[in-house]
Amino acid sequence: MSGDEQPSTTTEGILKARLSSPGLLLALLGQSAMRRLRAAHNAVGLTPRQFQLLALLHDHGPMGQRELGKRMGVDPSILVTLLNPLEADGLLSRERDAADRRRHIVHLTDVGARQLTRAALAQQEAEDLLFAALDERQREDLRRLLLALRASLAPAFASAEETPEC
Amino acid sequence: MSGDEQPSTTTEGILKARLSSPGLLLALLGQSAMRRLRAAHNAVGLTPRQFQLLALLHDHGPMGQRELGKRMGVDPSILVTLLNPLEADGLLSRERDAADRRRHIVHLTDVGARQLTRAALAQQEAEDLLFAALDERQREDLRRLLLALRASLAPAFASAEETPEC
DNA sequence: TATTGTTATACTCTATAACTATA
DNA sequence: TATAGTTATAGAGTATAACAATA
Repeated sequence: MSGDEQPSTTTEGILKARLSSPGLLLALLGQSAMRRLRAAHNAVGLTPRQFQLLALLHDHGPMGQRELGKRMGVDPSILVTLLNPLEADGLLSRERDAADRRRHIVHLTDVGARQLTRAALAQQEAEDLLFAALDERQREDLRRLLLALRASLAPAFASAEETPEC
Repeated sequence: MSGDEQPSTTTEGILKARLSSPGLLLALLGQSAMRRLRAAHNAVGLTPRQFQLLALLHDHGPMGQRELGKRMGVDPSILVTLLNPLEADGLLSRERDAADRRRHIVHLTDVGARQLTRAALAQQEAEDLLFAALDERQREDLRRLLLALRASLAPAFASAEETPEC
């Protein structure tokens, strides 16, 4: 309440929380996690985004690129750069929608499904190392909190009936 | 234990957890968080990494670039690209160590401290929006879990007595 | 005119290796 | 020879805008 060496409690509180605020921790540790997952996915010829893409196709079935982009929260232009090599490798196929010839319906192939399983196993190993210091209870708590966060952020990506997975 | 439509429980468990595993959630939501924090920091002329850098100097006092890089978990070569514009803007100063003329000791200036406070406020606003759906208890739980994770990952960056902040 | 998908360009962040100056 | 810092180059990921084909 006085003195020139005594900052206000409010400002000091913010200053003290800078490096350990949940937002900055999430951003920086997320970067670290992404690096590890990328190494795991790269080992089987995928990127994390391509893994997410294949997993969405597996969980929700074939869909158009617009919907795929919305569920992933990425621009359609980025989607193309993810899809092209996957199609070239036969992990998925793009087929014109007979009802609306503008649309390309993306299908997961059997080869793609098998590759997805390999990548999932590699990812699991990477996560076990990443979260080695956290017990099962802590991992589940973290998962639940992040799921709640994702659900709350989803509307920003989706327009209406879509349900983005991130 | 039978049938061609019945995958093993283990594989199926991994497959089901793909898109909602704590690791992928952390990686993808971290990317989202980084985007928002970057917008906040950019508004006051900084990047998230530069914010982290200034905050470290504020919390731990002047230090050499090697130590700074270790605490941030980045290569010294990246550090230079972060430091140069900050020094040009007068937010910090590099001074040769008289005892070891190879070392450059980095000091936070008063201007830098004030800019750090502005950035911290902008970051706080961004985080309030980002975590709007989480109550105080959930934010604190998340913060604690991420702090535990950071502490466990620290040894990967530091060599010995260093204590990286991320 | 609006929508689906594509292409082209640029920007941010990071990793790696080669370089200098000091020790 | 080893270390502190610097520079140069390349790569991954993403955002933006302009474009072609179809509705």
